[in-house]
Amino acid sequence: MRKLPKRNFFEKSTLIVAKQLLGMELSTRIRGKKTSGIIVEVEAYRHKIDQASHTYRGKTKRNEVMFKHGGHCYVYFIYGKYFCVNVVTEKEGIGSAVLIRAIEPLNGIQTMKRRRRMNQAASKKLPEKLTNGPGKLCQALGIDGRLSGEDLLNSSAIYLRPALRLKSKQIGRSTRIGITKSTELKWRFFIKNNSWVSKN
DNA sequence: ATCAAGATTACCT
DNA sequence: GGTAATCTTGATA
Repeated sequence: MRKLPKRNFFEKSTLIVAKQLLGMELSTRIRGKKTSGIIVEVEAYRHKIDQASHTYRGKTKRNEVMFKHGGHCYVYFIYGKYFCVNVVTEKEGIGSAVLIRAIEPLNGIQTMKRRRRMNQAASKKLPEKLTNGPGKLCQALGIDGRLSGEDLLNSSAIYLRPALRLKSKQIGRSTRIGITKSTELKWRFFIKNNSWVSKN
């Protein structure tokens, strides 16, 4: 049973979508292996005023997926080693997205551990290391550049469904992590007191 | 053509 | 808490 959100869920304001993605289950099915987790930390990246957004200087070959309409999946490669996954927001042509920064593992945990090359000892000592960062969760879920451009509303490889119902009191807000421009914008949202969040 | 920076992570002290 | 690793991209010439 999958009850996917509708297109209009993603075509709303990016900050609204960012908050509403918290508590949803993100799933992948890669080479027959199903894995999933609850989204516990996100960041919004928006067109025009946001100098940290990949779309700040307009459309390029790399960021063209961010200009599709809301609900698409934008995956990029960073620091020569890692992938990061985003959910595109707003109407077609706008160029905004929400970065998924951390998930709490739900299904396919053994598969995730294998992909992350975590042994039993490591996963017992620090289980959060499995998915408490944008590059880590992509590795655990088997996400790479081939998934960029997928439509989350119509893909058998990557999709979302509502899972947790959160109250606004449970949501924390801060500046974004790892950027050097537009650092004053408080566009990072996370579930308070959740140990899988990358950083407090 | 060249080059610096990057929405990160793992490993070290 | 500091930093090397690693390579693609986009800006500039």
